[in-house]
Amino acid sequence: MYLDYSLPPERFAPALIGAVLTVDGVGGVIVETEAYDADDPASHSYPGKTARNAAMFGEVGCAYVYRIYGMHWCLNIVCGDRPGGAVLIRAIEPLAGIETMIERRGTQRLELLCSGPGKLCQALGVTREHDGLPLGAPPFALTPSRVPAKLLTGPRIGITKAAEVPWRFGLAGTRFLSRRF
DNA sequence: CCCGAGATTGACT
DNA sequence: GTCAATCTCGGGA
Repeated sequence: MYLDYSLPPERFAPALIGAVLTVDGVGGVIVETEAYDADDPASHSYPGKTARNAAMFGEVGCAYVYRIYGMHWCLNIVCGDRPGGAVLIRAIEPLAGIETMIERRGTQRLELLCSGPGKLCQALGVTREHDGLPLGAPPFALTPSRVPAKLLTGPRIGITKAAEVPWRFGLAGTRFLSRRF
């Protein structure tokens, strides 16, 4: 099994569940993702290319990192067979560098370290500096899962446009989701 | 447990 | 000026 970055976001997002993502050796298993694509009113790429979303129109397999609500970062992986697609990483099960995550997050509770797009960026140390960098090279590492994951699907969270589209994906049975499905 | 409000900044109308 | 792919804390049931 390998990760095919040319898959459209709604197919790449579920394929990412179970993969192991680290930044400078800090990270864990991806347990929740959301898909956004070029024809999607909820996507940052929908209005066209701008300075902020330029990475979404660049190479697949690279990061798109943006600031949200003035204080948090969100990490996406650019993918698809045409420009403008990406998958938002929403939650991770901590595995490596847990002591570092505890320091950065200010809590010892494992289920609060990476259970949300803003939280996991804080825990893994993801910022604007990572925007546009390939996931396959340091400081990133992304390893596909060996076995197919048991998946949950549901509507995406926190958006106002196309809110009913079921493009949120999660790992069944984990306690590390941002919210229950 | 559930809900509401405040924090804080930059991109876009 | 408005508003956003969020998080945290405090209060009430």
